[in-house]
Amino acid sequence: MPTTSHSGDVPARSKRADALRNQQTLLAAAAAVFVTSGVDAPIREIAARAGVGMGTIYRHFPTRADLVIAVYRHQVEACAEAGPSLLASADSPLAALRQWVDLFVDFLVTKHGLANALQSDSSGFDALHTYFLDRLVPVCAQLLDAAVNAGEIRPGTHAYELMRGIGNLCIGRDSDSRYDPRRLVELLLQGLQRPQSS
Amino acid sequence: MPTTSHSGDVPARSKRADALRNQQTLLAAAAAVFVTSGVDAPIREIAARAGVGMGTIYRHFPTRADLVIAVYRHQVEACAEAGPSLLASADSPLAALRQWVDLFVDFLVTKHGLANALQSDSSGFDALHTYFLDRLVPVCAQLLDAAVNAGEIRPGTHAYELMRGIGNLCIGRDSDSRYDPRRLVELLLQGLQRPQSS
DNA sequence: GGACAAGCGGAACACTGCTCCGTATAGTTA
DNA sequence: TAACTATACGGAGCAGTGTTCCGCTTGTCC
Repeated sequence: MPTTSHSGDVPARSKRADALRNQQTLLAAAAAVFVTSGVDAPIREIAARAGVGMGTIYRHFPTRADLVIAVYRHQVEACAEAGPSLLASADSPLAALRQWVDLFVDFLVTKHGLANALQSDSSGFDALHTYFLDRLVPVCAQLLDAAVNAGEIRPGTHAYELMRGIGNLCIGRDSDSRYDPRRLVELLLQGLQRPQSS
Repeated sequence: MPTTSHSGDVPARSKRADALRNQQTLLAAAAAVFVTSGVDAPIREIAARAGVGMGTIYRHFPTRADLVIAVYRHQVEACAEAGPSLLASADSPLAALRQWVDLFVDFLVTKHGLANALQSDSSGFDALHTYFLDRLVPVCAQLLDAAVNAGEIRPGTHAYELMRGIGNLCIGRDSDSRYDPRRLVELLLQGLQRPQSS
């Protein structure tokens, strides 16, 4: 199995030195631009910021999703790893799930437009969608299962659906004081809890 | 107060006959195109379908949101009017709320991309956002209040937030069998119910 | 140093939103 | 009916963006 190396992080060997340098430059530039202009920023803007041509971007990151993934990989990884450790440290599986979801929401709402991109049907964000889900759904599923087994929440909810729902709730203008994604996510979690002695 | 007439429905008088005809033609064409290509369909496509120039579209509907509003006005109106009548006919305020939300979700999921447009921060969808909210939030608020007063749900949730949350949950590729917006909306409503004798 | 593959840059093309203005015509008046 | 004018129409054209492609540059290896 040829460990495809996923075009990010510690880069594959046997590339030319300038290519490696450019890849890092691009990641830094993209990260900076994403902060100010969101993940939908024009490719030209990122290229200009990095001082490279557009061809260079497309060579390193064939789709925008590839670039986004590379930029945020560390954080996604951290979120994924937090799952099991929260499960071990928290008071209960439900508490762990709650904290984990909080982490996930944090991540989404601080990255301008990321939640949008995660759900957008058209455009080439499929890879992003896939990556996020592949990496985080199993983690979420583990937390969910644990909470179900502990009898804290009702069974029947799939991690995939829950995560997409949470992602969706985090979409929107982040400067609208009347809309706080966290409150709704909390409502969703409340709904998940099995009706106490109904 | 000069009843701005909102560029839809029974059109304002004192326009040329051909203009009126074109307006109707455009509405029909847009409705048809929205079904197949979603509310993000290229303006050119709608113009071609209607057999008019692009200038004509922009004259009648200065922004895309105006066009969308005009096309769906009847249905939004129907949804708004359903609120009070459900409240009168349903078994309980909560039941009424539930049915109304169902109606709302129906509307959103059958209009390809509408839910997306409703939340999109950029682009000129502001008018759409405003129109929907102005028209439907009061209705939702009435249902919500009634349910709170009946002691069926906990107080503290704002209609605006709830509606945006529901709208958000309805975003997404409508052909993903693993994601059913209705299930999540139901979860949200569950979360709304006051904890039974906790 | 020289050869050549790897990499680079950005012009060019495609697609879209939106504007602007010359042309056509509905409705009016004589 | 014929002329006239306000109204409306059409679509060329501009601007912004994604994406490709190819001639030129440069790192690497001998």
